[in-house]
Amino acid sequence: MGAPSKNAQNGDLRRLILDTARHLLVQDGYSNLSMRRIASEIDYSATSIYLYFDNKDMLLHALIDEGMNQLFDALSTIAKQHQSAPIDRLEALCDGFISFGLDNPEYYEIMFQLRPERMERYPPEKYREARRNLDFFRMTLAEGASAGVFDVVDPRVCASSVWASLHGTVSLLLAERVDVRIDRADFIQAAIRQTLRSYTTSKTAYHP
Amino acid sequence: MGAPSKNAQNGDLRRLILDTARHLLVQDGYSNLSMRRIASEIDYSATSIYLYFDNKDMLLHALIDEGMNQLFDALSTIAKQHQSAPIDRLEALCDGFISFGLDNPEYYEIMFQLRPERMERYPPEKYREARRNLDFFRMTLAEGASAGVFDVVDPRVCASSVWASLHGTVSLLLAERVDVRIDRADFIQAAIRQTLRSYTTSKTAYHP
Amino acid sequence: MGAPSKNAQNGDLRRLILDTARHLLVQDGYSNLSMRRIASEIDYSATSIYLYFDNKDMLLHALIDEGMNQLFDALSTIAKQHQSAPIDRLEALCDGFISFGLDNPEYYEIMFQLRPERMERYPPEKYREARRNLDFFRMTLAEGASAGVFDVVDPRVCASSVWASLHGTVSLLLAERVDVRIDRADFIQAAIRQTLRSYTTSKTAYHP
Amino acid sequence: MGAPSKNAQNGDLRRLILDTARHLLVQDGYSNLSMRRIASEIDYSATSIYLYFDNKDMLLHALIDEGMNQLFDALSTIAKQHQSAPIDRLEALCDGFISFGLDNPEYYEIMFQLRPERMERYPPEKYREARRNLDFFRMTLAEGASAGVFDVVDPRVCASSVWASLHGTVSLLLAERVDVRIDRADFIQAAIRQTLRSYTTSKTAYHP
DNA sequence: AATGAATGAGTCTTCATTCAT
DNA sequence: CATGAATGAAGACTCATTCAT
Repeated sequence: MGAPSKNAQNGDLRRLILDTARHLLVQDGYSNLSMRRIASEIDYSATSIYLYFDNKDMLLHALIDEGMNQLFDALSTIAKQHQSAPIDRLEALCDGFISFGLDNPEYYEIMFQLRPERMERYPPEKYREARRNLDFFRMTLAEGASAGVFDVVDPRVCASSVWASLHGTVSLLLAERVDVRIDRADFIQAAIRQTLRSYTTSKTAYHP
Repeated sequence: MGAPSKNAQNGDLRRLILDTARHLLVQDGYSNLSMRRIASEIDYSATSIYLYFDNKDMLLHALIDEGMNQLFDALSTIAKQHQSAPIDRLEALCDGFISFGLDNPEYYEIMFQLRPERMERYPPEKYREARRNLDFFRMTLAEGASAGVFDVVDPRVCASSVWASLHGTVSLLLAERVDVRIDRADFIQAAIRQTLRSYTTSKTAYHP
Repeated sequence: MGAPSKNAQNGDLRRLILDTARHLLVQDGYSNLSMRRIASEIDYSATSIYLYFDNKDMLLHALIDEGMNQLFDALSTIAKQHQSAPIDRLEALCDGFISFGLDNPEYYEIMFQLRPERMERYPPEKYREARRNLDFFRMTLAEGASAGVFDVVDPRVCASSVWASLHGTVSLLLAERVDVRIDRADFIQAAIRQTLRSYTTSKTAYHP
Repeated sequence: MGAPSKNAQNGDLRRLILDTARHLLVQDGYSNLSMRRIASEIDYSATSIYLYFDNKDMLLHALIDEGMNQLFDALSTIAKQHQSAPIDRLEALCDGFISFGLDNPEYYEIMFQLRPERMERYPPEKYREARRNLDFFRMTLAEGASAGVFDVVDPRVCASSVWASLHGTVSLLLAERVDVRIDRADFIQAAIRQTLRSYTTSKTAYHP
């Protein structure tokens, strides 16, 4: 946590590389992330990075994995904290997803905005595994449907729809494409409310 | 001599460059789009491109402008065809936006998925002008609110929310991030329905 | 005289090109002087320049010729104005040379600071012809020697020595290599005085 | 493999680059000196140069620094060898400066004939530091003035004047601009004599 | 008299990667 | 475990020049 430090203990070089890569990613953007830059930032030779990662793609994949795990942990914690009411849980999950994206733009970029077709060496099963984050939404929707509080036919499809909304919201915010006259918090709230209202069985069921 | 593209009518080189750039953009991604590659694809020297565009950014801006205009035309036509009922018009606009994105992934990518911070030379007023596409949604929502068929407090914020949903939907589809077990048409329909249900005043108002 | 104007009459394009080239030369330096830049400055096509000059070198040579002639005119006028006293004339010539250099840095650069070996296509006889500017100094020194006011053995050699001094003075000033704590006028005066004192037969002969 | 230069001792590549750059500089001129050319001359890839120099400017600065130091050493040795008589010492310094210029045209060119405005990245303090070579002249003139053998009001200004003369002399010789009918040694001797005669208190004080 | 179209060679520089040590 | 040396390929861009019209 925090800026990468050169005081890392022996053997922590792998860790140091990952942290620095993430750091540089958010600082200079994906297309400016280079092996040599990472190396010079940590005062190691570029060659050293290859001791821990086969190539640049592998390094990125490791970052993606980390990001996926962090998101999983975040959503997992939220799910535990809102076990009772599916509606509340769904709202909290939406909020958690958006917060994660805005708080970790560097992860978000490589996790969701890199086109897999252009990440040739990233194994497809990784993406599938990564999809488990979606399950939090799917399961919550399914549970709410059973309980009669959600009007949901196919939870899998709905979960993807919710995800699309959230992803669109985060993307526009990160890309600074949202009308500057709109308050950021208002926009986020509106996005979440829009999502929830779509699925609650009665308008009165959701009064944020 | 050689490539068929070189037989294009004289003076059409500018057009050919734009089309090829668009083509390569969707094929190999933004960071792999280079002047050299465009040139070699059309069997012209890289220098020739500079006869028609001051630099790479100008070429991209021309593409963005074209895309924005095409989207504007598409939405404009739709708005005219659905002047009477705001609900129908909103649905058609949503559908039109998604269709545009899926049909023109190359335009969509540069229009909405390039981070402005990394397109330094794109004049900000362009982004502002581009925003007029959002006005179709805002005006429709405002009109529906006046007519009592939409439950909308701030049309500007809602329009952006709608846009976020649509953008997320298109993005996930283009990036092939949607669960393969979900039917594409179903997913799109679900996304639109989700959006419309959020704003219609009564559940009965929207029965697709 | 003054900045080149696009209002040049028909047929004056050659003149316009030369003026613009000179203008750009002093503004951006020799290594930034390009045919295309000249052309765009005068709103003509680059090709048009080739109607008047075989190539870039020929254009430069024309400029050098012009510069040489202007310097000749300047020194000629000075010589006429100081026909009587060789000492005064020599001083005025020195002053005139330095002034020319400082007032026309663009000419000076191509006239005296371009290495002929690197101006392959410049005919050597041009340089020889250009040397007639030196004759003003040689003749003045010879005349003063005859009159007993100059202690000069070989006027040709001395003229070159004088020229070296003046050239060094102008060069250092143009290159901004002179200690900033030294007043410009003082430096020039010192340079001229040093030159004159070397050749006057008695110290008392020169009291500026 | 191939060129003999490639057989240079390991680690000597930096040295080889500097020497080659110097060589090409005097051979083809500053504006024709490119990283590529240097590289191809020594049969290394252009990339390799960047292992030893951050960029082209840094390479040139290294050359300038070397030249300045070599000149300093030369003048320093001369000053030590002529500690007693300021007149002799001044003459020897003049001779030393000219010799350095003629013997090291490549250093001379970058040290004194590059316009600083076009060497943007050369730190100004370097120029200031470089000026210490001028101090040999200034101190000698000051010392001679104290001893009554030099007629010098402001040693700083006079030193610059002397420098201008010497610089002009070297420049004209290197540029092969001196009348071919003049013997090279005669020209140099005349230039030095002219300089010395200007400052010696009595004509009789200097009989070379 | 003037130009539009086109280009090959060249500019500096960055990159991911390999290999021997 | 770590590195220094090295490179081929590529990046955007500029240049002087030619040729057909």
